[in-house]
Amino acid sequence: MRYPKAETAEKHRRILDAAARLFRERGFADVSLAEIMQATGLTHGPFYNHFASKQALMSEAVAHASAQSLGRIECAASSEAGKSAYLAAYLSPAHRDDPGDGCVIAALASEIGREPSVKAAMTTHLKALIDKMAAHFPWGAKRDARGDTIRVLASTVGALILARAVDDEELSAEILREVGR
Amino acid sequence: MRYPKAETAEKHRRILDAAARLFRERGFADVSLAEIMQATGLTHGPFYNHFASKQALMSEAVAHASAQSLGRIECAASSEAGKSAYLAAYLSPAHRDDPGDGCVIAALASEIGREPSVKAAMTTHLKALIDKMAAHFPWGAKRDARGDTIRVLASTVGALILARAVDDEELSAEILREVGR
DNA sequence: TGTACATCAGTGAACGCGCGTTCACTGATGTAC
DNA sequence: TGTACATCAGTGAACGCGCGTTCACTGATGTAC
Repeated sequence: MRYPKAETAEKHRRILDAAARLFRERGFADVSLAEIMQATGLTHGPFYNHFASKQALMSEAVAHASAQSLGRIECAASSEAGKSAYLAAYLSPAHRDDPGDGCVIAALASEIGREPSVKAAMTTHLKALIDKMAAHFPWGAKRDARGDTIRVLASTVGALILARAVDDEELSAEILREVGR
Repeated sequence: MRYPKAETAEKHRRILDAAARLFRERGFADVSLAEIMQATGLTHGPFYNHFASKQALMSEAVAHASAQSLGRIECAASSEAGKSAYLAAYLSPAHRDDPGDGCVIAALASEIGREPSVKAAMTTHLKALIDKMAAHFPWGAKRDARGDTIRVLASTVGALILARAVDDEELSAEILREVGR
């Protein structure tokens, strides 16, 4: 049957929300379209009224998660204290234990090998993230804000991935602590 | 038919070799058992004469790749120059473009979420890697070899993952270069 | 304003397909005598 | 040393199963008159 336009747009957004969360929690391959649609309260059929394919949803979900992450930087105070708080939150056990609402790079970076559209979305996100972090936070004498940003990004993304890959709580906490130092 | 024991052990090793390479290249989910068996020159049936399940192969393949990586550190010179050469090789475009023969953490860390045996194998590997790197290479005044090792590991693993996630060669090379500095 | 009809998102069963896994069978090897 | 037989890794067809995707159908909404 036919539905009001506002309701359709709302459902579109709900699919993206669910996909961005589930993909980050469990990876692209382990999440089925049926599961995503179920999370929005629909059956799996009408998925194709909203997206061309699972691959298309994957890249749109990355862009969706990207927008959330960039917004969070925007909200952080543009000061040394703001930067510290942002990094402390990034390296917190809370972030480690809630990938569904966290960094899309740490959650999905190693799984985007051969899907060109997903890789493109991730590249766009990383570029925007570097630019925004370099411009928004204070970086020493500003002599190499971009280089410093890239080094901090690599460290923190790596630390989060290592902390999540480990089944030893003590080691996991040690990694977050040492890299945050 | 029955085969000589040496041949059976050789085939077991070949399955592990192929699995360790293919899993690192394309991830656990995207590589089928049939493909792995084909890479060893066998049909897919006899897989279960060698391994209990795909999951069992996954954790054994991680351990297999781990042994290769640890051996490589063993071979590196135990000096500042040896450490530099090891890190330069880790952050090289050659390593980035050949995940099948490279770091198992960078290749598979974000995909081992809910498989306990695989997570355990990865944890064992990471612990051994930290211990070996901290002990084998010189670390400044030796005041915090373990902490320095963890920071370097997080940086380099993160850099490799970011460099692989990006479809822009210039940005990818910049990440490897800046983190290697 | 009221009526008739076209629209189109949602329904839910069905489709191929490839996957992990199983199994009856084969036949050279290793062992018993 | 020679023969008879048990072993067991490999063969390849088959199995369920869940997946992404399709489609004929439904029926409230929006539009035309």
